[in-house]
Amino acid sequence: MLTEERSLNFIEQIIEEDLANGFPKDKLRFRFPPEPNGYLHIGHASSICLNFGLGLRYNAPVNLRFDDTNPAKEEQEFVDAIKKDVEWLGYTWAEERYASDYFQELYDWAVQFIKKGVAYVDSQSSDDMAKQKGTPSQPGTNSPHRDRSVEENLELFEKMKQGEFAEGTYVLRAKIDMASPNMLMRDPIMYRILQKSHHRTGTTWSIYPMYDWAHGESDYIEAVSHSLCTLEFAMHRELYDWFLDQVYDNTLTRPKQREFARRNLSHTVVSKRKLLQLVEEKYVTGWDDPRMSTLSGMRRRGYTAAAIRNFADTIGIAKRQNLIDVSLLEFCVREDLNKTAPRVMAVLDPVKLVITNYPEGKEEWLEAENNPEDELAGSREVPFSRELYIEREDFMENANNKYFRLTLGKEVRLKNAYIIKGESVVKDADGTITEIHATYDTDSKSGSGTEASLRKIKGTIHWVSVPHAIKAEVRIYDRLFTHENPDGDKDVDFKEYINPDSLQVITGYLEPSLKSAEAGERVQFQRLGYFCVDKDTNAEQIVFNKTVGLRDTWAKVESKE
RNA sequence: UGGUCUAUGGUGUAAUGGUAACACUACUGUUUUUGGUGCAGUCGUUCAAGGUUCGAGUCCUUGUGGACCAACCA
Repeated sequence: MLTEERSLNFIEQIIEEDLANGFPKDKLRFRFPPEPNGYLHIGHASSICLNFGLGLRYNAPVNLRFDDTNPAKEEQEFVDAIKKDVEWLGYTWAEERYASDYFQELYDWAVQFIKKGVAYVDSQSSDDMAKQKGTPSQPGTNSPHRDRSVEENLELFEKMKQGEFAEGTYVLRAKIDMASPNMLMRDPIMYRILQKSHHRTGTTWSIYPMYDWAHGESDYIEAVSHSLCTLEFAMHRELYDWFLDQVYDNTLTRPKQREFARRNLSHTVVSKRKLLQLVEEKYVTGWDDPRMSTLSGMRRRGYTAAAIRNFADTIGIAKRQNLIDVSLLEFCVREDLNKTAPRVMAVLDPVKLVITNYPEGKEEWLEAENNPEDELAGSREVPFSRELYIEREDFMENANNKYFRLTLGKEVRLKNAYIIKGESVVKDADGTITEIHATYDTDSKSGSGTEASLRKIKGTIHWVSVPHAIKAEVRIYDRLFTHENPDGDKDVDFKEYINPDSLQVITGYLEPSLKSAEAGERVQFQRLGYFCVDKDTNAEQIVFNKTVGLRDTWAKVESKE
């Protein structure tokens, strides 16, 4: 009653139904099963939040299982990165498992399959096998080796295991039905020969199980009750169940595969293959480039785990095709940062402002509130002097009455400081403004409670004191892709949509309190957006990544007139 | 051409045969020492046509649109 209970998603409904039908609640068990062949991205976040969320909801264990059945693509680096990302998202797994933990058990089962006559060794080329496979509308034909004797199969399989054959020469196949309307049931391959070193088992094995053979059986060994995967595996369910039928012995939970739709994000690629291409072909600086949709990239950009969890929860889980607008993700990030990020002053496109009636050489330290959304955040002092930098955009020589910021002859509030009035401008030979001269009302200091300080002034602008300002490198990011769905448009190469101007590096002038900002710290630069101190920063200079901008309505308001 | 899944506002997700709801976006208005934040409001006869029912977004039929399936990838 106290907490607003959201409605159940369809996976939770399936679980509730199972529980209602007598499935014991303490047998509920889930798993998140990434292949360690790349970094985790925002698409994985959905799956992680789903599985670990179910674990939390039902107080059930969730395993982190690495689907490491293909040594050609998998590396320890990815295992480490995946663990870090899952932890960062705030989840704790019950056990760390690997499909490679089960290689022996899988092998023993496969030998039984041969003995039962439901698996055989094929020695054709992959081309020949592909031809026999038929098409979705035409049945396949049996392999000439389909009826090899059990003894011969056993002998060949043993030699495969011993590494006596070259890659591609032999495979072990399940004997199912070459005429099945489901292509996956047409005698699928269980094992192939791979003379490669595995990141965990080294050169112990020369044969490696295929996904379909390893996955369901791994679920079974771990007593996973609900094995959740994306929709493209829906056709695999029949095979998943067939394999389970062969090994199921009634002592352990029989896992149930169910599928949900993968989440697509607009203006973003969420495909490991494409992300790998971006890294390898140097379109970005690495897997953790702040423009990447990887969790490590988003973390470096300043996105918070809470924001990503909330995003995953908001977009929910369903079975239909989708394309979620990035603005929803950005909203979740702003929503979280608005509550937690201190407001500080920074000027990224400076123009000098001289307060002509302020004594030269004088300085004042003015109190500034850290976060209006959080009283406990306290306040700090910022230095004020005769010469300031303000945002070039915050001054307009000839402004219409929709413009609330500094212009000649009108008053504006300097945030946390005084009310000033624009008096004149100094220009260079090209007509570019180099200096703005203004006068201040000595009685208008923020928080002073004087009559002047309480005057209603429409505009407030931010500033930094020229002699006190510190410099920082600021990296401004734009969308990496210009197309709304670069990941989904199959007719065109996604690289055609890469935005060449997605990174802009500038020098910003910051209030001195930021001198001691720590890596990973997030702040809001007034009016400019949320920024995060880059973790890779060296001691020489602070580097800020722009996390996300603020909602900018003023540009529209002004352009109307 | 065979099979599987799917269809609710610009977007995502609910409504479990009984008043179509929530969030984002966009647009209004309002508050505000930043035009941010906050608050209030506006935007859909649920893909189509039939059927079952007192009653259908929901069940059935037939269409139509979309996604997926023919790697010794996962």
